[in-house]
Amino acid sequence: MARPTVHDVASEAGVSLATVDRVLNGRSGVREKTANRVHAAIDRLGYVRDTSAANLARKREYNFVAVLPKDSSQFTETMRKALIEAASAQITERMTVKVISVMPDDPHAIARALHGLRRSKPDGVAIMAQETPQVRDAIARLKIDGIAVAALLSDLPSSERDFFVGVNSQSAGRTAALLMGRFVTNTKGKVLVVTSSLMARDSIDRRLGFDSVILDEFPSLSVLPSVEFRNDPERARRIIARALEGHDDLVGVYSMGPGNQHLIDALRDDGRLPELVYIAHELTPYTRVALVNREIDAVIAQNVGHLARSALRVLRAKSDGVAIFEAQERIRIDIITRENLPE
Amino acid sequence: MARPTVHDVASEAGVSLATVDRVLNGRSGVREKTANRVHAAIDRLGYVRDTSAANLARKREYNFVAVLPKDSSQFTETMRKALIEAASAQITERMTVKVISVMPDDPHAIARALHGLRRSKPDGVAIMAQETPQVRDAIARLKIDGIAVAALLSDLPSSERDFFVGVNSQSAGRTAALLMGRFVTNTKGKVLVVTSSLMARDSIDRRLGFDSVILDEFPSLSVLPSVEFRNDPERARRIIARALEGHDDLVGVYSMGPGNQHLIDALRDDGRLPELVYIAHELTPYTRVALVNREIDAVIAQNVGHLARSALRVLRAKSDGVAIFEAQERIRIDIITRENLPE
DNA sequence: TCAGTTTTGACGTACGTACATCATTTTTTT
DNA sequence: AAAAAAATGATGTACGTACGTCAAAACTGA
Repeated sequence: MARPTVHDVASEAGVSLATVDRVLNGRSGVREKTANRVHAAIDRLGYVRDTSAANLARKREYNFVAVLPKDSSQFTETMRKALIEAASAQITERMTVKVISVMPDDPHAIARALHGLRRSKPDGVAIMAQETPQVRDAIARLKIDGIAVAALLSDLPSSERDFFVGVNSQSAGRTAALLMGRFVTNTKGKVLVVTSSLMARDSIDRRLGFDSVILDEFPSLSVLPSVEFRNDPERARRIIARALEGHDDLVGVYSMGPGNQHLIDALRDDGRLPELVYIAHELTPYTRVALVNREIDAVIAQNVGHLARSALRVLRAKSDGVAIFEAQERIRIDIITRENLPE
Repeated sequence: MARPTVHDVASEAGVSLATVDRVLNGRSGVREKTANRVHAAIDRLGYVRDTSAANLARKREYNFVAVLPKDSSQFTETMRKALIEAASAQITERMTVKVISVMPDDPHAIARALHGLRRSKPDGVAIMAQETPQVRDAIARLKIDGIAVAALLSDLPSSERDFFVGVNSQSAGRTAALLMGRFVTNTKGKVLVVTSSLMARDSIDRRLGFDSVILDEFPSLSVLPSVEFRNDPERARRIIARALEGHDDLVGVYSMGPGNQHLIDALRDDGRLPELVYIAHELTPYTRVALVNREIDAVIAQNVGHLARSALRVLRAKSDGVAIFEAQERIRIDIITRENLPE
């Protein structure tokens, strides 16, 4: 048989269309007994609401906002493009996405931005930011207004976000460590860990995961303390120079954050780059080229297109109050080498 | 402004609704000059047809069929489940999927099955099969009937399939080789390549890619001729035993096809399994466990859920005659280790 | 049992599009 | 210029659902 409609449910339950409608949309004025009959009929027939028709009748429009950090990193730019592309592929589904940028290191600015969003009453917000008390409070207020909230890339675990779209940073660090341990050929040596900011929660978690695997499984490697170069090319150069000088048994570099360009530029001068195992995060135009040039050995990445589409799907599901198809939203930790580089 | 509708297009073009309708749906009886005015209005307004409303009005139903090999491999089973799950997640979009199984080694049986499908006039068919002249012809007939055809997992390049959903097998083999080369610690040694069937096109391509990378980049490794065990546990055992005996410098095993269980069972007896680098294809319940147990070092995989959803999206796009959002349908070659194993 | 309240039914309109029918206008042909 | 043909307009119904209004029916309490 064709898909059952509300009409079928009504006659199956022996009630009128209006009553089925009341039950389906949670309107008042239906006796519990009657509601149960309707639910039983729904179960028997396997009725599923036709969301396209429902959205049409409702004139439903999904207005989402994505809040991204205003930095100049290639990764953020890639993310922005992916969101816009995902949204434009969805205009058929009456969905619009506005991407706004906020200063990443100013929790108050982020909170203000989130607060300001409430005026325009979007249906959902995807937030890519570090967790701070200010952000947490701002999210709580969004939730009070009934706005769906998804944490993008970095989880905001102690906030009231509805869903986290991204990967577990510790696992990502563990994966990096496994590759580092297996890629280095000399059994003994030191590994340099670099990040642009030591404070970022993701950096801390990645480092935790990385250390744990190296310690347990590659005891012949020793990991140097993390150093941060704060997006400063000069500082990057000094750090690298010092590390290369002080440790002639350096075998690998694990770059946990953005800014690989500066690091690799600094390394290139030394001439030891070809022998070093260099593992980075996120696939950007630069890391892509560096993979091909064999300067980077592996990139731990997340599929940005998938992240963007997932975030929008999650926000939609949440603002409709329907269940999320979890399997589809589980983001994988991608290992990218020069041989499986996506086109 | 809100999204423009056909009404807006009509008044913008200064014609009636009926004329816009004739233009949009390619009905006859519209002067070219008038049609141009309508198209101009569409462009000016940025009108996009609301497919949900259109499908509703049309009572459009998508009936798709997936043709899978009737083998007992865990991978095929995983694929089947993924297709059914993807379809059930799509019933909202009035899409149904029927999965049928055919004997994989009988080209005539596959052709007959495809031929038989034409009676029920599905909107699209996803085919997971080896390319043979019979299959090619059967696909040509499907296309004559206006049925969308997607090749699933193995491409059917010289057929008239609309789209290939899967990864390039040579690249997959190259990726396996890169990992093999970098994972083995002794610099010299032999690598055993095993498959269940030497005839499968994918096996041949994987082998090509594998050899090419080993030859160019890991010359200290030598790859033994491929051996096939034809899904026969006894044969698998003999092959493994012979390889282990004849080559005490065996450092790795590359398993190109299904049936890792038999191979690993055979290897386990020998006791050298822990030192061997074992690389397999496809994430199944068995390879997953073997990864955790450190019997398999890496799995080259494709995201089966993604494959299934992609196949359905592609068939839908093709049967609607709309463009495919290529970036979304590009399947990645996943490298799975025990650290980035998806839950 | 009656009034009051709650529950249910009947019905109409709308969403954006598809599609069919018939009337009217415009163009082409003779 | 008239007749024929082609193009266009006007209008109505449908898809499955949402939502509103009003009347009828079923309950409730005293």
